[in-house]
Amino acid sequence: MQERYEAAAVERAAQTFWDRERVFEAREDAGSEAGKFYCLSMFPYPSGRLHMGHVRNYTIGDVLTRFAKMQGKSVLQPMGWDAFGLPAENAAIKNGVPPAKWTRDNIAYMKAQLKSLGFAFDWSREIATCDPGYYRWNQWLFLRMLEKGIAYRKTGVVNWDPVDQTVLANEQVIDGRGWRTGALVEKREIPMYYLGITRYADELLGDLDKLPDWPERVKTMQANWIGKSEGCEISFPYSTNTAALMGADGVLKVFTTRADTLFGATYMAIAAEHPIAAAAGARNPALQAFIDECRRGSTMEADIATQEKKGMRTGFAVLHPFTGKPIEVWVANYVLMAYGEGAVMGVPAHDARDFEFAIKNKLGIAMVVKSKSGAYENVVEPWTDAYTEPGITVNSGEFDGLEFQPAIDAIAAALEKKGLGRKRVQWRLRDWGISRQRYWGCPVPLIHCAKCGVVPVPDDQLPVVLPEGLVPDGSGNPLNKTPSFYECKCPKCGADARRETDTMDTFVDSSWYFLRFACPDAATMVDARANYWLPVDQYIGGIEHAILHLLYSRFWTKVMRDMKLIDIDEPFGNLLTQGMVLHHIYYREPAPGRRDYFNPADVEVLLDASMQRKGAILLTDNAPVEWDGLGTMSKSKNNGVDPAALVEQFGADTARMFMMFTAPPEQTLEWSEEGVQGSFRFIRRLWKAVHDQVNAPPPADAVTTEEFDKTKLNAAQKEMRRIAHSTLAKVTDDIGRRRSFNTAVAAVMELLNAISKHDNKSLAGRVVAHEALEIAVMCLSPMIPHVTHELWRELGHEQALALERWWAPDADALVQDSIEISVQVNGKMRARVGIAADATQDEAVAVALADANVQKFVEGKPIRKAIYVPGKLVNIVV
RNA sequence: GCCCCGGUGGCGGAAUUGGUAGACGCAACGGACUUAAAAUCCGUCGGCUUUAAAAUGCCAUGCCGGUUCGAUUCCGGCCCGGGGCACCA
Repeated sequence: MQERYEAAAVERAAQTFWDRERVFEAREDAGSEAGKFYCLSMFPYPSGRLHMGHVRNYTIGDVLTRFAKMQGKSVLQPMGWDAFGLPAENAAIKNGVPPAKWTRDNIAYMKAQLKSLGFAFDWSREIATCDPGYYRWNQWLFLRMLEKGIAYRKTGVVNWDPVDQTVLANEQVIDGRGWRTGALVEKREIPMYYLGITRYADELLGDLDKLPDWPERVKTMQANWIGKSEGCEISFPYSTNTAALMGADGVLKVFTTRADTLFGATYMAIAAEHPIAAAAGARNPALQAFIDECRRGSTMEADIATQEKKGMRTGFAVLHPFTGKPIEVWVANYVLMAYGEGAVMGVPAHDARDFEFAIKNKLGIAMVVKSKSGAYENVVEPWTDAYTEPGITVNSGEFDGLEFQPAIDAIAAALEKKGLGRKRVQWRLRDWGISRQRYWGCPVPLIHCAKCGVVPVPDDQLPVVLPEGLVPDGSGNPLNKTPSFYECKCPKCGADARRETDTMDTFVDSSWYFLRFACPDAATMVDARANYWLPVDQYIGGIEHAILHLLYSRFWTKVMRDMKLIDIDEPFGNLLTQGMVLHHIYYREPAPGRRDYFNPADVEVLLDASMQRKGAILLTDNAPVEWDGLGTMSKSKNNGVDPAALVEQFGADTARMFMMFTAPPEQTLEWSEEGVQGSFRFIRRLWKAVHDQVNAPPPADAVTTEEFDKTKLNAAQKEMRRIAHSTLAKVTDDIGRRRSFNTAVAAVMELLNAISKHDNKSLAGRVVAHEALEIAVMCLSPMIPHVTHELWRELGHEQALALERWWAPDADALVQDSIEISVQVNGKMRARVGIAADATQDEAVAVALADANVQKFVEGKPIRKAIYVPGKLVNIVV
């Protein structure tokens, strides 16, 4: 065996073997006793190069996949490309290369990078969402949704860049201007296609309880996003003059969770888009100007939240449902058309927003809830704050003196009797608008005919193929300038018609790719293999997808279930959200407002006497640089580490080892050059340990292998076996159940430390060491598969390690005759004593009391109680 | 404002069901080997007290309190850091 560890050669050989033997091609093996294991890492956007976040993500998945395979499971770990999206168009605008070419070149490069890291992907199932064979099923299912009314067309409000003639996502609007053009963004109402995710709101919320292996954090985020509110819908009849204009039997509907404050309503507030606002604006130019101003504002919710509250009278009024008193209707910029009824009752005394609005506009404030302690019972003007806690109703006519919930119940019942209201649930979740005025995406399969209207493309004409040679120039969607794409015949009447040029949100592509991986060559959208592999047993990805992607996928799955295409309710069983990869950020400010960032590899950190960071210098000129803390690796902060360079310098195994050992998978991981070195050093030590074992001179004693009897080991050899097998037990549990890879690696490090101290000059010692090394190599194989592949062979195995069955610990090796336990006196540690493993409480206590140091603390005091935790400790209470 | 997560040596982290706090690694320091360096190997490594050296003892898991024979772990109240949602009526 070669003495030197050479990563490149070892890794090439192992990867060649896995490829040639098709070790990781998935097979639907319904008879497999251990069952199936579908391990999925979120597929990447092909941006150009892999970054460390990818490496971390895919290493976690790979460890679990390789482990499951060795447990005898039928394993599927696929990989593909989330290949549609904006960066390809931006690259096209910059470089003049069609997005298709740019994307496919990136895929080729990144695939080679993934292969160099030795991930056990089944490449025969590779998918790119920009392939017509994939996205035709987006189109097919969209048409099915359209038939069922789950997909529909509606005119909605969007951010519109008037220069680029395109819709912008909220993230692309910076200070009210288009990020590329700098033009003032308009709110525009254009027709869009929506998917009715709100129909599934109840189930999407309720089924979160069926996901015990999802992080609580993610479930809470989804629940908040879905946002269930139980409240009342209340109708305020129009006053006489309003009815004259708006219709005789009209009412203004509001939604409220605080029906108990109904008698405190002193004004009504409606959104700028509300029909009453339109009617009022038509009669009042000043009001119309205000409405226009509101509508022009940002659609970003965070901006809306910090906006100053503004409003104007409409001149209309409505009547209180119980008192019949007229209440003025205002247009207010803080009311959202899309939530509830687009109108609220203003109760300044008991709502902070209404309070601010009322003070500003000098509206009345009527207290109708007092605190139980009476603190607010006798409020005297001037008002300083709203009282928003639940309390007891006052000044509310027949409903006085009721607590929060009874008050709501009584008022809702009375309203229902009058036909002016009812209890109902309101959701925060909105339907999912999927239209994008973009080129590089899946075409919406519809045709606009002057006679027939919007006509679906017939199934036998799918897919509607996106032309791949176009180069966007930044001004609008190039499909609109491509007659060969948009000119078509109406499928219904045969007349000249125009093809829809909008494409679908790329989140559609990723909402079902996990199903297609089960049957990438199916002639239908999915086939029976989907029901074999799904649900995904382990899904791994970044927390940034906690809401959108994971919610859309859950929705899409339920839609496909209702269409009887699949059997499952939920797509992902266990979810692991891996932490980000961070590195130090260094910069200089050569001029105010300008920052030059320096890569941490070129910076040396200076420490003071107590090891605290006191500064840093740039290695090239020895002059100081500023430290800006830790941040995610990014180009703009110049703090990235290139995976390709890392693999070249140290090998894939070192990169994987560092990722797995340095931090638990869910936490952020701080990059450290020294840590990488440490991982490399450990692999080299492991290599040397196996080398020394395999190349050692023959044992000193005369016993042959045949005569060796493992029941006749000396104490040190027994202890070596115990350590080896308990390490195996711990690693099995750490990977399989706890997903605690860092402690699994640490346990093997301890094992290797023990092996290096172990005396292997005798045959028995040699055999025990050999077995311990086999265990160390097997335990590390999911994390560092290349080097362990080679070492397993060197340890004398013909079968490749990836094809071996994971060992079960030898129960005999774990048995101990005597154990060490801790002795406490009054809960304080006083001694460690050895006792027989099967000692009774009395025996254990007797041994404990015999200890001199224990005696010192017990001496002369009566023993009140003795507690014995078998195998762990004795606590003597005096 | 609401919700969630976290706070342990110089650093990353460990302690799995309430039972030895600091595993394992990094950095640092001392030593061996070497002409030298790198690499490697051996040793020390939370603070304080005592000591020739040790043993022993005391303190210590953000702060304050509680439950318990025993609390990093459970409960209550605070402080700090990070994240999510946010005129959601």
